[in-house]
Amino acid sequence: MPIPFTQHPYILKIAITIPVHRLFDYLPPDGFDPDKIKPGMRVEVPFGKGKKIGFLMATVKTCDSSIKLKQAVAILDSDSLLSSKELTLLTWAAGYYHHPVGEVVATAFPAGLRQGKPAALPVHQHYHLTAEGRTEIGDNFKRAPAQQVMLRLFQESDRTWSEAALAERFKRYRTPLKQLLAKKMIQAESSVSGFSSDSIPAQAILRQPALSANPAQQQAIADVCASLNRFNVFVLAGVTGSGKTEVYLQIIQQVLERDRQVLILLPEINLTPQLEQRFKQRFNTEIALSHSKLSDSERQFAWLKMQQGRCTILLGTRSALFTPLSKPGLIILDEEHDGSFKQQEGFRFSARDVAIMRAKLLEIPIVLGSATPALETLYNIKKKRFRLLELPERAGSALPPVLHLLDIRNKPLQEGLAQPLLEQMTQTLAKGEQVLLFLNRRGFAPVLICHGCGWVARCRRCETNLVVHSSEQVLRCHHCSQENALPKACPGCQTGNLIPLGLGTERVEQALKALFPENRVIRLDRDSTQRKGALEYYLNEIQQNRADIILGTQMLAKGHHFPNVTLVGLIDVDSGLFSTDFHGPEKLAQLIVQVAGRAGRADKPGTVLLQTRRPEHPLLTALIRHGYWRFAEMALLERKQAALPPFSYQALIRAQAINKQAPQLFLQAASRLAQSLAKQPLSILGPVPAPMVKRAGVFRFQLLLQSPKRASLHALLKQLMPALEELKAGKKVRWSLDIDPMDLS
DNA sequence: AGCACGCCGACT
DNA sequence: GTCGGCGTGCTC
Repeated sequence: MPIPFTQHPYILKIAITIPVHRLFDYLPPDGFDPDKIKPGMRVEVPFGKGKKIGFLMATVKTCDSSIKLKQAVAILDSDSLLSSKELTLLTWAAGYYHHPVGEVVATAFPAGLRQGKPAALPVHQHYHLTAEGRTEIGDNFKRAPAQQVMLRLFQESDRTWSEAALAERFKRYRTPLKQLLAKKMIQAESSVSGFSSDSIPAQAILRQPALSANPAQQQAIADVCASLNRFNVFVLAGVTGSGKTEVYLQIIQQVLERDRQVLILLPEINLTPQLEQRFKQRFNTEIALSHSKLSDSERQFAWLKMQQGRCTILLGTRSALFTPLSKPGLIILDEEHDGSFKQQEGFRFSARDVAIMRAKLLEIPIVLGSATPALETLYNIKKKRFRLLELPERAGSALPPVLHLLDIRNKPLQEGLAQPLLEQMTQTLAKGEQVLLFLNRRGFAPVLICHGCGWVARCRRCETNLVVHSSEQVLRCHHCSQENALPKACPGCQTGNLIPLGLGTERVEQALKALFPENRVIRLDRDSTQRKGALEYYLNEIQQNRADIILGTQMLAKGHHFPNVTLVGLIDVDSGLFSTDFHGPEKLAQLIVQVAGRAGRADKPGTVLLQTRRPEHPLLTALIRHGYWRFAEMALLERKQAALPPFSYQALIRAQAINKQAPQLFLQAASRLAQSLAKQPLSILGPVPAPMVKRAGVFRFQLLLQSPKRASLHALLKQLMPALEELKAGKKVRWSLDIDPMDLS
């Protein structure tokens, strides 16, 4: 029953997980001391027809709305799950990304807690004998042999048994256990998993002594540790093999010595195991993990342990960013430049940017690691907002790889491979060393064309060609799930021969097997590693030197160490040179450097060959002759001249619908609105079709808003968003706003 | 997001 | 005459 608010002094401001920007007001439930209701608790509330779990953001004394408020049903937590700083961060993020608060706050919670499950760590039950059980002879168990055996185990071992330990001994332990408990032969005691928070861990922090750091590493460690109790953004710039991880480890050590927690974010799940391994070897403490391959309960477990301070290190991906920390001390975000840190749907946040804001609010340092920092990071270093820590040397005696452009114009190619590359491969293989080839296109061939009539296999739902996959004998669309059997004859003219056009990893793999019959080829792409454990298996095979040629896509570029690889070939670098997105050159350069970084570890210098038809391209020559940093300077200058980010700020409105006109009509209306609301210079580009206009049967258009001032862009968006929600044309499309868009496609 | 209300086509 | 299509609007 609604109650006039005047009878209650407190009003609860609650975030509900629905796509609405405002908070909802409720009266406190009966029987709750208003002083014990704190922001950061979960609240069950009546909402519309049913009930929902909401998140208490604030309590206020007055209410500006005159409507009669409903009363909350129950407070679900006895303590706040999120601190006030964590709530501030979420509120800030909702504002900055112009995304509904309820949905933003929901991303901070694991699924179980969102649904209102109790925020308690699993309790481990241990069982031990009672006095009665100790003296029981067993006469009462004639018809219960299972109980008798279990009781005897307790009597003979005379110790406590956990359920897990009992499960190992008995196929069906539950029933006899229950019976013995009922007969009061044994009793249970419970303990919460994880470290006890009130006892300072007695063990040493280190399990293994730190490695000796070289001068650059020492400097980096000292610089970060000199500001452990205040906000600072450090950029740890080191090429692959420069010993970044050791720097992280030694900084973390000092944070742990101060009894503070560390949050470490990585771009990809694949990278967590190897880092976890290093951490486990070094530190005498549990490492909490959080990424999407874990089950909900595993993630909730990690979340609660960090929230309660029972664990000190959290290793996770983007989604782990909002995990509450009871005693935060440091944030590390590795491979800072990586695009995976930007969420690409729903709440489109940049984990890097939000992590920086989080560190600022918490007054702790954040370390961004990368061998190839993003251009905006470089810009922030120049502006003295971030501090650069360089690790110029390769740790140990490893030499940096040498990059060469291989001009393939007018050169005969064997399935994309030029003679000089093949020769180098032969030499490398002869020495018993490994070759790594990179081609960012999976499948056999990207196009299937009819030699008779020119028919091309197109996707029916997208504006794209179907890709030939030879091993499965299918044509597949890489943008929707569409899949057809590989036709035997041309569907256009019923005759002619169908020719696969262009190169994919499958095709190159076939060619390599024919060209190097003595050598073992391993192909690493999304298709070959789909089976669970396949990637790990192949990586191990490579590690054990049971592969000679490794051929793969993107996934090769990230993190994995291939110590015996001394030759890297990038088969087709040109397709990356002509990107429609202004981030293209930056992404390509990062990719080249990352792939090149797989070569020449240990004491064997590596060679990198880039096959190109544009050997004079300024991007490539700058990168090859002067390295990433000089390239980045150039690219940044180009951005400045074109007034592109980071010299301006962007927001992209995307709209899509089955009807081709609807998105354009909506965006035209949006454009007019933006025009009329803008008080400061604002450039509006579009509406333009997205690079792939039709995808999975849906037409996609976009409108780009760009301003030289971040504040004025956001001031405009604050007015524009509610106006867009009013637009009738917006009801006929699915639209979304992307702040600081990463790919304009 | 859900869920109800509401106004127009093919069915017992 | 109704059952149900999904367009529109609201949720403290």
